[in-house]
Amino acid sequence: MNAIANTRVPFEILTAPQLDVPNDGRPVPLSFFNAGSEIYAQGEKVASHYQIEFGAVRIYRLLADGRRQITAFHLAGETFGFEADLAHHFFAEAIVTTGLRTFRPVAGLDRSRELLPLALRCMVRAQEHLLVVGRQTAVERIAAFLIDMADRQGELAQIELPMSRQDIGDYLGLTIETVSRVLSRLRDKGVLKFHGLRILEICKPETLRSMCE
Amino acid sequence: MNAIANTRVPFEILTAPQLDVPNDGRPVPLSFFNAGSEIYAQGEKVASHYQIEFGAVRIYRLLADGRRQITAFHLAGETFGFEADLAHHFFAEAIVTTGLRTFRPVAGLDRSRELLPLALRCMVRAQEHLLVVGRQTAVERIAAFLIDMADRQGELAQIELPMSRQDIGDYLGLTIETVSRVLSRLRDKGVLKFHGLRILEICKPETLRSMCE
DNA sequence: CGCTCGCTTGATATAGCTCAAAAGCTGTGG
DNA sequence: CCACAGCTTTTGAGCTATATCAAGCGAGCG
Repeated sequence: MNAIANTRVPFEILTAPQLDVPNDGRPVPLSFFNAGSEIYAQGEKVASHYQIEFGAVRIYRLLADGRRQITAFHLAGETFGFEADLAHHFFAEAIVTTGLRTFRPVAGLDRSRELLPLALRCMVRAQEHLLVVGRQTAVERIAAFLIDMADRQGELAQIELPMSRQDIGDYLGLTIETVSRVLSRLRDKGVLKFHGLRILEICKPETLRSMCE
Repeated sequence: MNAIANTRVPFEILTAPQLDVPNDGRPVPLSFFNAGSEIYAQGEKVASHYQIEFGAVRIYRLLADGRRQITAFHLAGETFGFEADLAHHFFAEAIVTTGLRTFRPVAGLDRSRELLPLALRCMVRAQEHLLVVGRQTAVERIAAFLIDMADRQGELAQIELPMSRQDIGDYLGLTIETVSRVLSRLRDKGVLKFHGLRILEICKPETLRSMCE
């Protein structure tokens, strides 16, 4: 159903500046991932976590017949991948070319204090998303998604969607056709304007906000 | 749409044995909640967390028009309520008469280390539940739910559902009628047997398991 | 220039919802 | 112990939002 790219990008460079959370005191290398390449797979036993320097990442799960649910998108600045207790429970892929800092677990260094707030925020996000997917209509889901993206990109009227319609559908529990139809309808109503397929302008933010329920 | 009981049970007793996670070294009181009574509300600023001694709890969110999404059920032995950073993001209610240990935050006592694994498990559960609600059919959702309940009650063939059909529907993103119809269909197929409305026996666990997809 | 791939649009099908009514439980009072 | 009231659950009939299937479109690329 969904083509899953399996190219793991091999190269790593060691030049970039160090971040707040030191990896054992040594500089944290920046790794690059091509669009569609896998960052980690479900079942993998590496308990690293990752901070996005630039780009975007999708976290997802699959059913045996290929149905996919994207549980989260992560954008620049966000941290992900800490759901591994023994092994990862999800897949993570770069959506576009993405640069990541990898924080490997260090013996004797307990990161609970830093990770707990991140885990909580992630849990709350997932549970809030359940309300969207479980109880909202297609229009409400799309509206909620667009507002969320706008908020995360700093409340700009112009937002950039790094992900495809398929990704949006798999995130919201809709088909690609429904996503497309709803977006077209919002465009026709003058709520949105398209500047290219993946850049769109929210012309009537209030209308959009009122559609979330 | 769903009547929300607002009776907060006032009484508290101080006799019960102490648990693993001491509340500042003092014994943790056991509080009782009647069926339907509120444990905490969305927006509340008390950052306690709770361990269930007996009974069952639902965590949920509401839309303005009354649509409800239950994001989690918690059973005896489980801990919940730690999603409050500044304020709770959800409502918590007792489903049946429930006894809780309340752990209040204690200045200078950092519980990150204990809470992180709980938060992670809870996050993974929520994200896995997203796949069920976002991408599975009614039958698959019910099957997944029943298997989950059976697993959590110790793999017994006989399981007890403390929650109503409405609760199950609001957890799985289905209407009460669909829940009822699917359960009836599973009964007619000989997969389930009812011993009273809320006690049921899984006669063909393998068939049920194969329905999760 | 023509292919490919992602997107849009249209027509039709259907799973699950809504509305309605009947059938079981549970508790209360006589 | 029975009868009745107020629930929750089940069942039925018809409807609708969204999925599915199918065709066209347009931008990017060799």
